Amino acid sequence: MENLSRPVTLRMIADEVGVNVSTVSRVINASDAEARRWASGEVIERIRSVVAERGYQRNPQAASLRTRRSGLVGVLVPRLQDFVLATIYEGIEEAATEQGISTFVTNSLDIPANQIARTEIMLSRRVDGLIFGDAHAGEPFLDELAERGVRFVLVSRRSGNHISATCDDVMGGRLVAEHLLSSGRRDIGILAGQPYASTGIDRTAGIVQACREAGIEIPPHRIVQGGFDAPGGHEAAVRMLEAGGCPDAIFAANDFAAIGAMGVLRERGIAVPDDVAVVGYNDTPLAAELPIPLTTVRSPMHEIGRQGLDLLVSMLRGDEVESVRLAPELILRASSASAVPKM
Amino acid sequence: MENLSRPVTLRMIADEVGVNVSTVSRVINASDAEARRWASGEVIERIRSVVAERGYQRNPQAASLRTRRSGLVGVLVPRLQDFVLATIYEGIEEAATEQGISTFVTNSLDIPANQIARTEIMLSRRVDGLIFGDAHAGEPFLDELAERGVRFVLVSRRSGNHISATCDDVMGGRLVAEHLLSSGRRDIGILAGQPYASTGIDRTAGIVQACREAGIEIPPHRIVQGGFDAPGGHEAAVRMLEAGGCPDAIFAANDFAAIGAMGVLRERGIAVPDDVAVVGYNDTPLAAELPIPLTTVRSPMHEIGRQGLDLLVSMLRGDEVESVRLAPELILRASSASAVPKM
DNA sequence: GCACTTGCGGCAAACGTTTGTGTAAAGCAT
DNA sequence: ATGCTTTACACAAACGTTTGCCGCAAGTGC
Repeated sequence: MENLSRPVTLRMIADEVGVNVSTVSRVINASDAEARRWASGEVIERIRSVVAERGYQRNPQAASLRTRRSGLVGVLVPRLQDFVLATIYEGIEEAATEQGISTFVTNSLDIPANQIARTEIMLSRRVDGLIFGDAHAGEPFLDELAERGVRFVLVSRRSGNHISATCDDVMGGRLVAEHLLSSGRRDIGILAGQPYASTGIDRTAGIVQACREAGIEIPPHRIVQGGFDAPGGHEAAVRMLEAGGCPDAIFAANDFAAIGAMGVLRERGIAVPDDVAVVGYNDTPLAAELPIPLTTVRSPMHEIGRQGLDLLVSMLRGDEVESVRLAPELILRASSASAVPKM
Repeated sequence: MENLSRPVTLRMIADEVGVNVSTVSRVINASDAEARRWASGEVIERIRSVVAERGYQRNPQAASLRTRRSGLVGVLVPRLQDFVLATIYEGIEEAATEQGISTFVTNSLDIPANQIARTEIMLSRRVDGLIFGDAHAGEPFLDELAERGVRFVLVSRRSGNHISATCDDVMGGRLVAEHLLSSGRRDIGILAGQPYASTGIDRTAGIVQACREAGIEIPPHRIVQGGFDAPGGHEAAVRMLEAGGCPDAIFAANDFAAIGAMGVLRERGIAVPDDVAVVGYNDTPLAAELPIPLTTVRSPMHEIGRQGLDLLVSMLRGDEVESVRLAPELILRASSASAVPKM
C-alpha cells in the first residue's frame, strides 16, 4: 500500500521520448509558439503527450535552486483571527494561486520584535518578496528592510512612501463625518484604534478634518485609542465615557470595536441610535446581523489583498509600481438613524 | 543601494575555515555532542563562529532537493474568514514554526472540486504532508489520497478512521442537553450546521442522545441544517420557526449561527432567554460581548491546531499515531438563564 | 613489532532543473 | 559544388546541499 514510486522527472520524460532533458525543459516552459524555436512539431507533440500521460510535475525546489527564484511570498499580518486581515489574506492567496505563486502567512501580533523575527524566517525560506499587513507608523524596520534590497509591499496600512494597497481611509472618515453631521449629531467621539496603525490614524484624520471644515472641533478627550477587536472597543468606550460623559455619536475605526462599544452602551442603558449614533468600519458580515444593525464604512478588503499581491509581482518583475488607494463606501443602517425627537 | 551580494553558502564557510563543505554541513546539522564525531573541538568552534559572523542561512530548496523532504505542509480549510478555522490554523502555524516547518494554507470553500484541485497544487509544491480542516463525511476523496500514500491528518472534523485532532463534539452536545434539561427546557431546536461536517453531526448526535436518555425525543422538524455563519444561522432559524413555531431552547452548532438566530428572534419579538434559551458553540470572543451574552461550549481550537500539526510530524517521522479528541467546556451566560416565571 | 580500532576529515556523487554554447544536418543562394 | 544561414537538437555546467565511502594518522591491544 506504500507508495514508493518516485515522482516523474524530466530525465524520465526525455528518455521515453528519446531526446535530451534540455529539450524537454524548453518545450515545457515555452508557449506554444515559442516551443517551435526549440523542437520540431512532431517532437513537441510527443513530449506533450508523454508529459500528460505520465503526469509529470516539475520539482519546484530543483527549479528554484537553479533559477534563484522560489515562487514564494511571505505574508505578515497582525492576526489572522481578525476578520479584516483574514479577508485581505484571502485576496492575496487567491491572486497568488492565479499567478502560480505560493504564500506563507504568519501572525506578528503587532509586536515589532515578532515582525523582525518572522521576517527573518520568511527570508531564510528564500521568499521572493514579502507582504506586510502590520506596518507600524514610525518604526524604522521597513526602511531598513528596503535598504537591504528586500522587495515588499504593504496592505491595509500604509507607511512612509513604501508601495501599498489600502483603502482610502481619510475619505472613509470624511464620509462618516458628513453623514453624522447631516443627521444632526454634533458631539462626536472616536475610537481611533491603535496609534501605530495608519488605518486608525487616517480614519480619525478624515473625520476630524471634515468636522473642522464644518466648524466643529473634536476635542482631544473625544479621541481614545484601543484595540481593533470587541474587548478593545469595550475598554476604549469605557474610557471615553468616563472622561467626558456620552457623546451623541461614536465612530469606531473598526466594526468589532463598535460592537464592544455597543456592549458598554447597553450596560449603561444608553440607547442606540436615539441617545447616541454608532458607526463602525469595514462592513463585517456581522454588522448587518446585530440586534441594532450597524452603520459602517465598507472597505474593499478582498480587493486590497489582490492588488497587494499584484503590486508585488509587478515589482519583482522589475516594473515601476505605484501605491493604490481604493474607495470606501458608506453603508447606512439603524445604529445611526436620526434620533427620534422626544415628545 | 541594490543588494546584489549573493547569499552565503556552505562553500564560502568551508573555504574561510579551510575545511571541506561536507564537514561544515555535518557540524551544522548535528547536535553539540554528535558534532564531535565529525570534527575536532577546535574546528567545530571555528565553523560555528564563521557561520554566525557571516550570517549563513541554509538554502532550503537545495537541501530539499537532496533530502527529498521539503519541510512544507499544506493546510486546507473551508474558509479562513471563519474565526474557528482561523484560530485552528494559528495553532497549526505556531506549532509548525516551533518545529522549523512552514505551512501553506488555502480555502476550499467546502467545495469538493476545490479540495481536489487545491490538494494537487499542494502536492505539486512537494509538501511532506497535509492537514485538512474541511473533511467531508461520505466523500471518497480522503480514502483515495491515503491509498496513494499521501500523508495527512484531519483537524476540527473527523472522517472514517483517518487520524484527526478534534473536539469531543458528542460530549459537547451532551453538556448542552444536560444544561438545558436541568433548567427546565423541554422543546429543543437544533441548528445542526452542514450535513457533511462531523462537527455538526456529532454535536447534534450528542444532544439528541442525551435528551433521549432523559426521555425526551427531539422530532425531525426541530433539526435544521445550514451554514456555520451568521447568515446561515439566520436562514436556518427562520426555517425552524416556520416549520413548527418557536421551541423553548435553540442549540446552534456554532456561535455565529447562534448570533444569526438571535437576530431572527429579535425581529419577531421573541425574548431571550425568557421565551427561548440560546446556546452556541466554540466560545468566540464576541459571545461574551453580545447584547445578550451567549451561553456556549468552549472548544480548544488553538490546541486542536497544535495537536494536528504534531500528529502529522509524528506520522511523517514514521511513528504510529492515534487520533486525539479534546474535551469541551460549557460556558454559562445570560442567553440560557432559567426563564423568569411569569407572575 | 604487528594488526586493528578510532578520530577526523576529504572526495565525489547525487538530487532535478535551467540555460549558455556547440554542432550536425538541412535549406538556400550563388 | 561551395559557402552561408537556419533548424533542431545535444552537451554539460551550474545551483547548494547531504551523505556514503575512503584515507590517513594516532592510539590501542598483544
